[in-house]
Amino acid sequence: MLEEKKEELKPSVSFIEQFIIDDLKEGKNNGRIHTRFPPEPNGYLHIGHAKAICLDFGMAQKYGGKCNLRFDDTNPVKEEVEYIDSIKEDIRWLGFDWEIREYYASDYFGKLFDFAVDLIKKELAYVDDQSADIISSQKGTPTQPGTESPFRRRPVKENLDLFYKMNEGEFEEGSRVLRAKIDMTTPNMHMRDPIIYRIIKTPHHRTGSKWMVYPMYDFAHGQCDYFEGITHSLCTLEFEIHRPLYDWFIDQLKTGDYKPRQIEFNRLNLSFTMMSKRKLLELVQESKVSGWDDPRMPTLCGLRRRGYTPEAIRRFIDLIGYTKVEAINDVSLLEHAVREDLNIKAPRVFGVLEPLKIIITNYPEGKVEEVEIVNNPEDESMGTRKVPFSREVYIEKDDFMENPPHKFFRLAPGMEVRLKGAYIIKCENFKRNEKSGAIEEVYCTYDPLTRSGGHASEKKVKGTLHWVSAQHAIDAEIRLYDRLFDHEDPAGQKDDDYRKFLNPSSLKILNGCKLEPSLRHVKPLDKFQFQRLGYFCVDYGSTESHPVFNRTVSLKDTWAKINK
RNA sequence: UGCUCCGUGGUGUAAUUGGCAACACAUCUGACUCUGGAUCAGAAAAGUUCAGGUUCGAGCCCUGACGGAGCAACCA
Repeated sequence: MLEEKKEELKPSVSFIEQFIIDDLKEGKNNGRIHTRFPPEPNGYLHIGHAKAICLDFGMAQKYGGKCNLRFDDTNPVKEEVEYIDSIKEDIRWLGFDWEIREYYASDYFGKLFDFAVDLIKKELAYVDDQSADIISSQKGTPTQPGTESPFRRRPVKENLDLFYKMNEGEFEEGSRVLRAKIDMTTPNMHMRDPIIYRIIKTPHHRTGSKWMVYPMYDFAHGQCDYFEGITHSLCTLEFEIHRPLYDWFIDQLKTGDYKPRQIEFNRLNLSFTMMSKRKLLELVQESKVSGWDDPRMPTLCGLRRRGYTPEAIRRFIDLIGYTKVEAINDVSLLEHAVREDLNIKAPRVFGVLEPLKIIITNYPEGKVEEVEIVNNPEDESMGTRKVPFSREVYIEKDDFMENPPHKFFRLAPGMEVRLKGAYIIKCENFKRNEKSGAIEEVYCTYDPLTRSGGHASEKKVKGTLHWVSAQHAIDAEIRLYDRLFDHEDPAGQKDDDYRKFLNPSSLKILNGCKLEPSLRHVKPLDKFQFQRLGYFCVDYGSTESHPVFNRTVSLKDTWAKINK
C-alpha cells in the first residue's frame, strides 16, 4: 500500500525536461546544459515571462548547467535602457541569478555582420533595392508561392559593395535590405528569402552610431544562441515555424557537431487578464492603470506591489506545467498559490475596512486592557502580541445586521459574539442616524468572565469577530483590488476591443479604515493577513501619517457564497 | 484551401512509453475551529473529438475525417 502511494507521488517531468534528460543520457554536448533567457528590453516582464524564466533558469539549476541573461536588442527604435534595469530587478526578485553572464545581442553585431558578408560571398544573400511593399507582395501567401526578386542574381561583388555602403549610411532607411537567398516557393513563409539586415539610423542604446545596419531578430537569435554555446533554446510555440530558418543559418555557420536544440512550449495565458506587451503598454499610456506596476497588472512589478511573493509565483508556474497545448489558465490557481504561501508567512492582524462603532456599556470608561493574540496559528514561532482593548471598539459594518438571515453568525440585536482574543459581547441596542437611517452605533454588554484564556472562556458562541479599539486605532487607506477585466479572455474577442471588458470595480479605495496600533511601523511590501478579510501588503506610497495597504487577495469567503 | 503544431472531467496537467484514466484548482457535502480562513473526511464531474485499423488489450501505434491555434512586419 505504501509502495503504491510512493509510486503515485512520483513526479512526472515535462516533455522538455524529458528531452533534456534524454540528451544528457546520450551524452550530447559532453553532458553540458546551457540555457538562456532572452528578453527584448521594450517593456516590463509579466507573469508569462516568469514561466519562461522558471524553465530556463530552473532546468539549468536542476541539471548542473548555466543560464545566460541575454537582451535581444536588435531594434534601437523600440528599445530603451529603462527596461533593462527593471528586467534584471524582476528576475532577481523571482529568485534567479545569471551570475556574470549578462549579454546583449548587440555584443555580437560584429560577428553577425561578418556572417552576413560570408553569406553574400557564398551567394546565399543579396541586397534588394525594392520597397517593403513590393518585397511583401512578392512573398506570396501561405497558399501561393512567392516570386523571385529581380535583384536575386546580383553579383557577389556588387552585393558586397552595396552592403558595406548600407552600413556606411549612404542609403536612406527603407531603401535597401539584405536578404538570405533560400527558396521563394516553400510553404514556410519564413524561408522565402527573409530579410536579414535593414538600415536603421536611430542610435543604439549600447553601440551608439557605430552601425547603420541592424540584423533582424530571426538573423540574430539563433546565432547568438550558437555563439554562447547554448544547448537548449527554449521558447514559445509561435517560433516553431521559425526553427527551420534558424537551423538553416546555423548549418551555414557551424564548424562541428554542436548545434543548439530549440524546443517550443505553450505560452502562459491567464484568465481575466492579457499578456500582450503592446496592450499592456496601452493601458499604461491611456492611464487605464497607474503604471506598469499597478497592482492590477500581470507584470511582475505589479504582482510584487500587489503583495505576491516570488515563491507563490514559482509555485503557480510549477502547477501549470509546460505542454504544447494552447491553454488558458485559471487565475484562481494563481490566487490559490499566494494564499497557500501567505497563509504560512503572513502575521495575522486586525483591520476594519468599514468601521461600525460598538460601545460596551458595562465596560469601565477609561479602562484599557492588553489582550494577547497569536500572530499566526500556522506557525507558533511567530509568537504573540498585545492588542489594546477598551470600551469603544470598531467592528466591520458587515458584521452587524438588524434583521439577520438564518445562519448569520455575527452580531444582531440580542445575539452574542466573541471579539477575538477578548470578550464575548451581547448586542443590546443600536442607534440609527435620523436622516440617513444608517446604523451609527451599536450598544453591547460584555461578560467579564469570558476573557480569552480565562476560566469561563470555554463558553461557546457561533461567531468570532475582528475588532480595533477606537481610541488606539490607526487610520489607513486601503485599496481593494479585483480583476482588471470582467471577461475571461479580454484580448481574445475578435469583434470587441479589450477595453470594453475593463472591470469598472477593479479598484475600490477605502479611507478611514481602522487598524490595530501594532501596524504603526510598517514598511512597503510588508505583508499581513487582516483577519477574516484577506492578505494585504503595504504600498510603496505608504507613510506613517498616511498608511496605505493593497489587498493582495481576499480570504475564501464561505459566507459570501451562502449569501449569494 | 498550403505548411507547422495541437485535441484527456468546468480549468490546467498526469498516465511507469500498449495494461482498470490519476493529481491540482474550481464546485458541492460534512467534521473541526476563538479567522464562515486554515485543516481533515468525502462527493459529483472525463471513458480520452469522431470513424476505422493493428492487438488478447489502445488515451498512447496506424489511416482518414472533424475541430482549434499559428504562419504572408525593413517587430521580437
